[in-house]
Amino acid sequence: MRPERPRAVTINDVAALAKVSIATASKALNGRGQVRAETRDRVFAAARELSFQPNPLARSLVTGQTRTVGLLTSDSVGRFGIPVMLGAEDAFGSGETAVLLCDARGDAFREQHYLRTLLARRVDGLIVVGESTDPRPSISRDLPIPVVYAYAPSDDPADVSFVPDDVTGSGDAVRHLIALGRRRIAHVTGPTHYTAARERAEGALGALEAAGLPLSGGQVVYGVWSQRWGRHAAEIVLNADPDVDAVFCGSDQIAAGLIEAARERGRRVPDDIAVVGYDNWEVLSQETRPPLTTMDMNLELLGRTAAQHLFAAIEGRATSGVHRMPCRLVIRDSAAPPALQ
Amino acid sequence: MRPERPRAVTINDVAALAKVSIATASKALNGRGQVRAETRDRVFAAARELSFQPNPLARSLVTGQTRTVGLLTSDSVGRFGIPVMLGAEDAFGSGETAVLLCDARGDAFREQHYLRTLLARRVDGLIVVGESTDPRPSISRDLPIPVVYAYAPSDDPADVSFVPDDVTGSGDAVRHLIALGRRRIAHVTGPTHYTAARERAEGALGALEAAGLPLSGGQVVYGVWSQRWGRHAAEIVLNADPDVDAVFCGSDQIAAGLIEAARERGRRVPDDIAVVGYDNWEVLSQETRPPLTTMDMNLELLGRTAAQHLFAAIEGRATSGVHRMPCRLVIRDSAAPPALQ
DNA sequence: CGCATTTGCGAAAACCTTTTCCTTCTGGGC
DNA sequence: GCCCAGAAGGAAAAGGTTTTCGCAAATGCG
Repeated sequence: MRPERPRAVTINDVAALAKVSIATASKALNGRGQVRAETRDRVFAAARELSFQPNPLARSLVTGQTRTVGLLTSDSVGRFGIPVMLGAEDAFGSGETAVLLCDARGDAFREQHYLRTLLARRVDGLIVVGESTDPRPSISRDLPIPVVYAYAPSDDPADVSFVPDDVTGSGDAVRHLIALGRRRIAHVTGPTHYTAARERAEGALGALEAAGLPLSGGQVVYGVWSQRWGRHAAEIVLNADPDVDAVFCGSDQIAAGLIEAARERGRRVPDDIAVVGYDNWEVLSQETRPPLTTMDMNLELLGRTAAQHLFAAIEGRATSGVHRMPCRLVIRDSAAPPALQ
Repeated sequence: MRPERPRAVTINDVAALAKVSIATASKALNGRGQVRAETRDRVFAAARELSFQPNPLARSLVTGQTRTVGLLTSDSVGRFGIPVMLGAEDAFGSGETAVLLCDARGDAFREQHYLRTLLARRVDGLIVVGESTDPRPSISRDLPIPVVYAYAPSDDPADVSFVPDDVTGSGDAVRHLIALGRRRIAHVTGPTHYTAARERAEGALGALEAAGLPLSGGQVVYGVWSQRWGRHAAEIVLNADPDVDAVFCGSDQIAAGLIEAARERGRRVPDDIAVVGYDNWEVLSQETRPPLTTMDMNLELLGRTAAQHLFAAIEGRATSGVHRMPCRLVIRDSAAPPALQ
């Protein structure tokens, strides 16, 4: 048999050692009520001597606050949810709030199940992190606790969501290419049914239009989010406009494939064609030849920010609406100003 | 202000509605004690009508079990810890046990902090998942709760750890190459100071020796875990033995780089050189040209198994020692029997 | 000095459930 | 008819903390 867990030290022991009542001990330790400085010190000394740790279950039972939040991820095998999740965990972990991890794996039924158990466990709040930036169904309706959405926004505008600002990010990427002197810029990206693909195209086209430049090839080259597609798209882009001098890609995978194929067709990157990716997925962006200039969505920061807003909401200062968080261009050799090349 | 949370329905309400005492209600709901079938049904009906959910805090306070385990990851930004973590979460989530996520980010001090808060929260057990297969310091000493280690084993043999069986896995990889008729097999891998690199080399050399074959190039080519190194290693391997007909790589990243460089030097994969990787990191292994035959460590299963053993330990059936979990060869075109090519 | 106010502290309730007795009741055996 | 066993259910304690309320002492004010 497992050895009996030693009886934990309770506030009773502390009170006895400090020769006060448990009420006074509690007040002293929590800085509440009226308690003389000398008494308070005695209580603290006793608590330290016994290395007292208040039982959070008992505390929660009476206060109704568990200092626990649920982290509900819809599909965390994907690589975008993870950093968001970790950022959120970091924000909570530095406080005294613990994180209950639930991975629904994209299954709405499982999500409901987790939601119920989280509510049964009386979590103080909920953070829902999605796998893509497509809006997802709200779960906040009739919930007695606050919820924030990260990466994938809620479809209910009354909720509060944090998503990367892909439109501005893509605009910045294209403006960077323009600033480098490129004038024939193409855009290769993923499937149209992804919000991310549409918004990135929107940002790219907006920046081109503002600069009075046409899109090389005349239209956005939609496809899938894979390296293989990037290789194939290289042909399309080069055939459509042999003089193309830059490609903005909707993902690093696409960019990696495109760079590879362009090399094989004898185009030098970045001399002949500058390439900018999206995601800053370092395992790819640092391994392409040359290393990839790419847009980083600051996902950890996004997760942390979402967590902080959840805190605020738990304390009664709720916000709402979709907040777009800035992205950051990471400049490497595939599209760099001359000084850096 | 946030609306007051509606007073939750308690077992008192259920008991009142069923016209029994709370003791009887509790016994009926938990199937304990002597309760007439008719009474039990009445209690259940009342509970369902009020949609009663027992307060887990109150329950834990009296039973001493929180139905909660801590998941302590040392560095989950890495890609190996994640699947293990998800596998564990899955195993717990399907029961009634919740998972408290703590990411220590490789910081021993932070790990100690999390350990303290988890103990303060009275978790029933702990699962420690590491980032590499190198042994890590045990934290089980003097802990009142069971601990299992996943991916990174504990350095204390009295603990229980679950790690991939890299020696056998690598042996299988090389035996697969031998079965394909390859006779000049090289091995390129990561840094010697990684247990993973050493064990994989050990398994590969053992399989070669058993088959009476020499190692192409005469020695294991140690380096780093990157695609760039894989490209560089291709030169080394081809220079050392221009007739090399297979390379077993210690990671998919190395394999991806090696395939790329071999292509550029005019070697056909798999006709001239068969390549086997390790990890089955699908974003790479499916995108190489040709797709990569590689060893999958079944990390989710590993995490699930570790979680199940933690359950057993919580119930008093503890085990110990390092358990090596089997790996599984995923055959794709880079090293396939003729029928599949 | 007398009264009102503040300060310091303790008793007890409250949070919600499980579990340990204890009582009552039912039926069977003699 | 009596006794006993077992079944059914209830009262109350236990688990550890916070918080309310009340009491007594100390202090301030006139």
